[in-house]
Amino acid sequence: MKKRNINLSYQRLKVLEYLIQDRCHPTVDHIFTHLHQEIPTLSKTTVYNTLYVLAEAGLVRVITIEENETRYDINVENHGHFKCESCGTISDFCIDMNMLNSEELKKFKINEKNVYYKGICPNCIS
Amino acid sequence: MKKRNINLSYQRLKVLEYLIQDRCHPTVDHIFTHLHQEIPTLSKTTVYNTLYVLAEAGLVRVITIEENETRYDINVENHGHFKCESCGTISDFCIDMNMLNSEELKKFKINEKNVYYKGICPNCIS
DNA sequence: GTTCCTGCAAAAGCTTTGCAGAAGA
DNA sequence: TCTTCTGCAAAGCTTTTGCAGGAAC
Repeated sequence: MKKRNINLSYQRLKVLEYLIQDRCHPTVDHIFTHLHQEIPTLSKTTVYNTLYVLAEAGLVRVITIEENETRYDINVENHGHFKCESCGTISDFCIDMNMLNSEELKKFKINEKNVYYKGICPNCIS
Repeated sequence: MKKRNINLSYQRLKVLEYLIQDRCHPTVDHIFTHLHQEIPTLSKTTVYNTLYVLAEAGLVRVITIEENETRYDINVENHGHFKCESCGTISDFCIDMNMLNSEELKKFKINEKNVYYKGICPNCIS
């Protein structure tokens, strides 16, 4: 599959599968809790390790919106994140990152752009 | 001074002063380490408490760029942050947040917009 | 046989909580 | 006096590290 540069163990495959299926921007704990049902021997260490390897390889993106709540996203395309302050759900939205260029940053080398909003999602408003 | 809705103790005043003087987006540890020299009895708990109160009152903004590294900013105007991956410095830059409106978010209530870039700053390039 | 991966346990680091004493009104 | 703030100690969480056993090639 995506054996571009990393070995694909059973555990790593399962983590990848979970990220692809449930595009819910899960935390380490989400992933662990879910996969632990299928793989009772799975340890959190392995989940951390896998996510680290995947992030290094550029296959997942690390999202830091709230402190103590690192999340992971299989979608590495440029897009924004909206976090509902009521239900905690994180949704994606398209955004043109190219518009976000500031004169002040001419001399800066930009490697990564992140945009996130907070507020209330339609489900929680109604 | 800014006694709009919170009591202003000596410790709280000092924290505010530090935030205003050194616009360096400090962490709790930065603030504590610096103020501890002047106020040897100061505890981190008080710094946490103060920052919580100030954030609640809207006087400071919480910046979460890296996990395990919450920073605080006295500038609550809309602006972006650039973090240098080499030296760790965080600098501000102006950005027009109004341009950042997506059709998809019509039904969302947006309370807060955050933009941060990562890369290398001019000092570290040269 | 060598290398890499897994998973348990322990450690580390930041933040929160509980509570008694101090400060302020 | 009553309320609020401070600061020490302990607890809570997430993440990292060390290390022995296991899997894969």
